[in-house]
Amino acid sequence: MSVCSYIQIRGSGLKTAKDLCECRVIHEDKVTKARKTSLSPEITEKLCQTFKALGDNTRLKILWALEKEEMCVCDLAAMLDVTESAVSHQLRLLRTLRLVTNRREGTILYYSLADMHVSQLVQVALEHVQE
Amino acid sequence: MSVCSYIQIRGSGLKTAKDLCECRVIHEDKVTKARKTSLSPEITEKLCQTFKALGDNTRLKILWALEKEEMCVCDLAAMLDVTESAVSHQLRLLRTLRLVTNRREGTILYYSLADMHVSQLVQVALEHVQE
DNA sequence: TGAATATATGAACAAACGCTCATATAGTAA
DNA sequence: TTACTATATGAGCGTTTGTTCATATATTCA
Repeated sequence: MSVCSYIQIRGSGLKTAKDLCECRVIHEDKVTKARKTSLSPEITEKLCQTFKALGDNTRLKILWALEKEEMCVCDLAAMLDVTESAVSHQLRLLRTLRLVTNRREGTILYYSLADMHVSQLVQVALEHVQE
Repeated sequence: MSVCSYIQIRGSGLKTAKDLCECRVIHEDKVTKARKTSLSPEITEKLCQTFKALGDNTRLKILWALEKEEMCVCDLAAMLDVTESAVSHQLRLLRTLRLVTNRREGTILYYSLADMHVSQLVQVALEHVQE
C-alpha cells in the first residue's frame, strides 16, 4: 500500500491515485527513519493489548487488589460490585496476556499477579498522574 | 449502594433487595481489606486513561516514534498511513494526558514526549511480552 | 490585504468493548 | 448417583472508540 493512500487532502473532490499521493511529507528522512525503527506488528499488537488490559477500570481494580493478596472470583465480584461473570471474563483476558495466574483449592480458584511487571507498570503510571 | 447489588444469583427470577444481598462472599476480610486499600476513584480514572492511551495501535506507534525524535503531524500521518486529522485527534488526547508536548516553528508543530514515563512504561511492557 | 500551508475541531458511523443473563463445566460431599 | 458450589462461556445489547470527511483556525509570505 502506498505511503500516502490515506492522507487527507483539504478540499479534494474525486482524485486519481496519483493525485492522492501528492501528499505532504515535510521531513521525508524522519518518516523513513521512523518506519525503519518501528516495532514489528506482532510486538506492537502485544504491547497494545497489554496496555489495553490495564486501561479498564474493572481490570485495573482487579490487578490493584491482586497486588496486595490473592483473591477468588466471587470476592473480587463483591469488591467491585459487578457480577462474577464479568470478573471471570476479565480474568480470562488477563490470564491470556499472562498478567495473572491462579491456583485451585477445592472449587475455589485463587488469582494472583503472574509477575512483577504489572506492579512496575502501575507504579510508573502512578508517578505520572500524580505529578 | 449495597456491596452485593449486582452479584449474579444463578437461576434467580424476581428477587427482593434482601434476596439480592444473599450473595456469596467467601472471604469477607479480604473484600473489606481490598476496599480499604483501593485507590481513589480519581486516581484510578487517571491511571486508567493513561494506560488506555497507550493501548491503541496508532497512539502507541506515535509514542514509539516520538521517543526517537520529535515529529510534526503530517510526518506522523505519512508514517502511520492515516489522515492528519486522525493524528491530530490522537495527539490532542495524548496532550491532555500530558504524555506529549509540542513546540512551534512557523506553522509547523513539532511533537515530542513530555517526560520519561512513556519510555519507562513501554520498556516494562516490552519485557513482559517478550518473555 | 489575500493566498497558501499546517494543524485543530466537530459530526457521523462502523467496529470494538464491557456488561448482564442464561447456561455449561468442574470439583466436592451426601 | 444427585445436589451443591465456584467458575467459565456464549449470546445479546448498549456504550465507547477511532477513523474519515468537512470545516475552522493559525501562521507565514507575497
